[in-house]
This record gives sequence, C-alpha cells and structure tokens, in this order.
Amino acid sequence: MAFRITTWNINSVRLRINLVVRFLKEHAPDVLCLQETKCPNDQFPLGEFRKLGYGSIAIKGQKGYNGVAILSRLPFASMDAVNYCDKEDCRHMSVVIGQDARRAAGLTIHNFYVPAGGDLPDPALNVKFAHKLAFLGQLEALASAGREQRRAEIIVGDLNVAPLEHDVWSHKQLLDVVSHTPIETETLTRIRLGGGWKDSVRDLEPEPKKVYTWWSYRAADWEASNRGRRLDHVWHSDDLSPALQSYEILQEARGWERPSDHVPLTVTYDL
DNA sequence: ATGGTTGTCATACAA
Repeated sequence: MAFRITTWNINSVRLRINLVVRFLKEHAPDVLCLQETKCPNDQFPLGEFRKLGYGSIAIKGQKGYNGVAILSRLPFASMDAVNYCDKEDCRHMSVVIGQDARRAAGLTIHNFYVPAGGDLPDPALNVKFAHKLAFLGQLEALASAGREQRRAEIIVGDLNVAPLEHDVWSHKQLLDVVSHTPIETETLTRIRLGGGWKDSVRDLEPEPKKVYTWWSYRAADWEASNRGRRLDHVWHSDDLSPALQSYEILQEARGWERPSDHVPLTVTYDL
C-alpha cells in the first residue's frame, strides 16, 4: 500500500498554519515532518492537526528559533529526540510507527533541521559554520555506527546542504556559498553513504535534471530568476529501495500568500 | 563587490 511522507521547512508553524492546513487537505500525506516551527511545545497548534486526522504528534520546539515536529495519521510506537553539539536547540526528532498501523508498521522516521551555517564558509572565522560542520560530524558518527542494524528507516529534513552539481542553479557560482561548498557537499554524501541510505529523490530523478526545494526571499522574482537549491531531502535505508515509488515537489507552494521559502517535498513508498 | 527579504522578539539576530 502507498505510504506518503512529506518534509517541509515551514518557517513558523503558527504564522503559516493556514498554509499547512491547505496542504494537508489537498495532499493528505500519512506523515508530515516540519522544521523551523519556531514554536514552544505548549503553543503548538495541536487542534488544527487533530481535526484533519493527524492524531499522532511528536514536537520539539523552543521560543523563536528552530523546532521540529512529526505529525502522523498512523500511530507511534515510540518517539525520541537527540541533542546535537550539546545544545538544546530542537533540531531532531524521531518516531517509530506502531505495529498496529495498517501501513508502514515498524518504520523508523528521523526528522532533522541542520544548522544553516551563516554566511562565511570558514569555521575559524564563523562560529555558525563551525557549528554546522560539528553537527554534521556528529551525524556522520551516528550514521556509520548504526549502519549494520539499519532497516526500514527514512531520514527527512532541511539538511541545509545542496550536495550535487544540479542541486543548485549555478554550481560554479555557489562553490563558495554556504550550503554548496565542497566541505559540506562531500560531508553530506559521506554521511549518506556511511549510513547506508539512498537519496530517494535522486534515485527517481537523476542528474543532470535540476531539482530545487528552496528559493530565497531576497530575489525580486523567485520564479523568474529560478535561483533555487535542493536543501530538503528524503533518504531511505537500502532495504526499502524496492518500495520506492515516486516523489513530488510542490513548487506552487512557493507562490502561495506569505509563503515559506521552502516548499513541501513528498515521497511515496509501497509499504 | 554589494544588497537583496523574512520571522521573532525587541529594535538585533538568524536564516
């Protein structure tokens, strides 16, 4: 049966709750993973999600910054959150789908919000870039340590790295721009391979096709200039490769009223 | 080479 999972950096879940509701009504994935909710747990709009059938909710938020959430129509057997870089900055949550679920029983889902890394791509001069590299380094260690027992696992999130040449509008012009520098793109690829994960979207849509999930707010006309990047990702453990079916990037959501700068990315598996 | 926009919270900072 079809199992659909969406990842979306919403850039404030409270400000854009109406956009989330619209998306869920029109697309109704089984699981929605949000990043940058910017919302403390006690202020999260739980009721809006429950009304739409998303009764399983895992949230980890803080005031003003960051924050992740997993909303599901399927029951959770467990949920967990890991603090990276010894910070309580709400950049990871994971859940396991319950054995009583009608689909995807036993599936593990990780939702990440990797630090953006600031402007200057030099860890000696920019503590935010150093934090990003440290975060990725910790992820790499966890990924390779768990590789042998890794089954039925999906990793999603705003990883804030566009790893491939055709994940950005201009490879040459972005080589020194945070999100596409060699240290970041090489590290992200090493993490993915070391963890035994497949890039769900690129397995369905190989290069040289351009694939973007983010367009800057700073462009005068994001659609006309189309200077996008693929910062949002869905990976699956290799045992799920036969189940991989399709993906959809809802680019039109970038043109909705008061949009996020990221759009929803949905992948469908036969689970 | 530079600045461009947005959200949150307070008029700075992160993205």
